[in-house]
Amino acid sequence: MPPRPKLSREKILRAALAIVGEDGLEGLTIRRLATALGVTPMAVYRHFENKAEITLGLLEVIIGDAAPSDHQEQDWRAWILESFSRMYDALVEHPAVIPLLGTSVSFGRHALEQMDSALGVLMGAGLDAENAAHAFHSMISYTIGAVAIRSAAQRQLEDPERLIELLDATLGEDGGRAFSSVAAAAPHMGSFASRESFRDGIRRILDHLPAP
Amino acid sequence: MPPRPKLSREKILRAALAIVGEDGLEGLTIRRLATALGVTPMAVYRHFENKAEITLGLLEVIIGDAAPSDHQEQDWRAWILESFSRMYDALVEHPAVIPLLGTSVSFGRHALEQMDSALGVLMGAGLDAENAAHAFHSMISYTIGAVAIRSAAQRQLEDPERLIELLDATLGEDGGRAFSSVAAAAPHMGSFASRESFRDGIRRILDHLPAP
DNA sequence: ACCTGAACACCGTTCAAGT
DNA sequence: ACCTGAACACCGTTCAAGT
Repeated sequence: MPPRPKLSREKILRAALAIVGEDGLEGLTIRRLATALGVTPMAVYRHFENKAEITLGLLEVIIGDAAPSDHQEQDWRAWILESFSRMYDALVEHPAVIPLLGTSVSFGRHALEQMDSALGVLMGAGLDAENAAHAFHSMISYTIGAVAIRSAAQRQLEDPERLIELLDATLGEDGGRAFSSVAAAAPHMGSFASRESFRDGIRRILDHLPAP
Repeated sequence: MPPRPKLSREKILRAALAIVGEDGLEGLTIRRLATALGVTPMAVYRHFENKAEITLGLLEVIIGDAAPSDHQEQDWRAWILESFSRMYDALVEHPAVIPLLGTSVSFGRHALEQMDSALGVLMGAGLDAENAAHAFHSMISYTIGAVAIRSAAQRQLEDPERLIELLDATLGEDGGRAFSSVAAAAPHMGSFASRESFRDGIRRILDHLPAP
């Protein structure tokens, strides 16, 4: 009797997340997933209609694990900062799923919880519904963009010299000279991909909210 | 003699863009691309190493067409606003490529030109290299995030009632009540996906830059 | 009810060959 | 130099069947 614990959505998504962590989204294959689960490819279709439903499920699992609303800071600014920081951390830890954020995702339970809690905190702080919606939109846009930029540019920005090398490679020998402003700014670009810099950005948005 | 004008990177990318515009990134297939070009699949490999190189090329073509640096506003704030607005418009017009922004993209010529020009304008306005880099990072993050959110939520946000319906569908009959803050904010969320709202966001970032 | 096996209509890509 | 044709090792998904 081979140990064949029953399949479930949860178990499938966890296995999928592991595969994606190793080889990225394009490494995720129904057949490979089934093998990892010790099961036939078709067993997976008992729990998901198709592959797209699985990849969307990944986002939900990641947000759920991040628990961006599950904490208790008294100060509402601190609460918001913590909430978006958790979102940021979760996405940075699973860079492979970032492209999914640009997809026509429908809101899942966990994403909605985060949204509802954050809006509730903002409105509790005295913002009206419109300003709360606006603030949330600014911060979630910034979070997603920061994480996308970080993932897109990670290798280049880690080391300013690599960026210059890349310019030369892309543009020919005098790339560094032709793009003089980029060259001048390059030494400073790495730090903006950091977590602390992200948190500063959220703080800045909070500081410039319309007075409650 | 069938009209077989010679293949080129440019011609291949244009055809790929058309396919992606119709059926999205997953509709893009070397075989389909070749058929559209009246050519055998293998002919494409004379110009691109593999499919990934083609999809990355799409971003470059789109940014190139948007020409985000090709304008002459005297006021530097107006110049920056126009530049990021063009970026925004281009991405909104080609939502299918937005997921690529979260990919480990290397900088192409056109993306670098945009970056160099914007940094040059910011530094010309009196910002030092560090503050210019910071400002650019904020604005490009916001642009990408805004566009991703817009693309992810488009259908839901267009119509507040649809969002409530969706809540009910996702969460059971009393979804709208359980997520009361989302329900309260829903009527205001649609407008934040608009171009004007995006431009307001850029203006707000510009207004809060460290004084030059 | 849950899983399997075989099959279908596709993929990206390699290789040897044509002109 | 540039393109073709056939083949390889895969895909996601359907269908009919097993237990």
